[in-house]
Amino acid sequence: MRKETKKDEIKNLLIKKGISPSVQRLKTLEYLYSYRNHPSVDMIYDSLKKEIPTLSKTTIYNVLKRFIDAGLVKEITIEGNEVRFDIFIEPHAHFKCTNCGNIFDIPYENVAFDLKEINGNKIDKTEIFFFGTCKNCLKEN
Amino acid sequence: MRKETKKDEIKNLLIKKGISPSVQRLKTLEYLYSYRNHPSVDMIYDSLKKEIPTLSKTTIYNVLKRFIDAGLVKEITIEGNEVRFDIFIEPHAHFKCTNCGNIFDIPYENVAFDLKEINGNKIDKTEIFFFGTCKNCLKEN
DNA sequence: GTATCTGCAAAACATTTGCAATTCT
DNA sequence: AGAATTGCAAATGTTTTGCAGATAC
Repeated sequence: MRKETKKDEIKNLLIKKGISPSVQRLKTLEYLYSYRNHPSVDMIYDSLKKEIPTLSKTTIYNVLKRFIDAGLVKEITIEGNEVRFDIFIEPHAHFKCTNCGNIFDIPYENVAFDLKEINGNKIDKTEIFFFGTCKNCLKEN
Repeated sequence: MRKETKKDEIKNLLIKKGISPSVQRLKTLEYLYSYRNHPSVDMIYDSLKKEIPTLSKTTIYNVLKRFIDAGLVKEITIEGNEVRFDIFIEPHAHFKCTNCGNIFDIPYENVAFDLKEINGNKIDKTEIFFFGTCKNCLKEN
C-alpha cells in the first residue's frame, strides 16, 4: 500500500465530508492548505485561473460556501470590505501587519483567552485581531 | 453663563477638531452619541433622512470619513460586508448577539487584555469580538 | 468671492442569482 | 438519463469618484 500523498489526503477529506472532489474543489482546498494566507476570493481566483483557464469566480464563491457549510473553512472579516477565508483548524487569533499586509495565525495559548461568559452574556465564539508591525518588518528597520 | 447643552458639547467638539459644524455633521455625531448602536451607513442615513429630506448617502460617507480622519469615529468590521461605525472612546471589545443582532460594548478591564507584543510582533491595536447570546435574550428562554 | 461642503449621477467593486451548458455516474 | 456542478450574464448592494450647484465665512 503506497504512501498517501498530500493530494490524496485532501481528496479523502472532501469525500469524508460528502463533497465530491471536482478539480475546482480540490485545487481550492489545496490552495488553502498550502498557502495558509487567509486569501480573498480574488487571490484564490487569480492563482487557480492559471491552472484552470475556464475557471469562473462564481465557482470560487460556490466552492467556498460549500466548504463553509461543511465546516472545512471559516470566513473571517478583518478589515473594511475584504472577506477572507481560513482553513478550519483549532481556534486561533490573527495578526495583521499594517506594513506588509500579511496575516499571521496566533495560537490561543499565547493570548491566554478562553471566556465562556462575560457580563452575563453567553459567548459562543471569540474573534481576536491584532494589528501592528510583524517580526519580519521590524527587522528591516 | 448658561449651562452647556449636549448639542453645544457636540458642536464644540467638532470646532475643536477643526471641523466646521454643518447640520449634516452635527446630526451625524449626535446620532452616534445618542444611539451608541454601532450603526451602518444606512442606519444613520435612514434616521437622518427624516429630519433632513435632501440628505444624500454620499454625504454620510463624506462626514464619516472626515470623522475617522479626525479620530472622532472608528470603523469596525464585525461580520461579512457590514461596515459599522463607533464613536471613539476608550478602547473596548464588542459583543454581538447572534439572536437579536445588537452589538454591545465590553470594557477592556473585564477581559483583562492589554498586550503590546506577541511572538515578536509589535501590537498597535487589538480588536476583540465576542459572538453569542446576550443577557436579555437568555432571559427570554 | 473664494473655500468648503453637499448631493446627484455614474463608476467601481464585491457578491448573489438565474439559468443553460457541461460533466459525472 | 438524471443529478450535481460549472460558469456566463445579469442583478444587487455597497462604497467611491467626478463634478456642478449651494452654502458659509
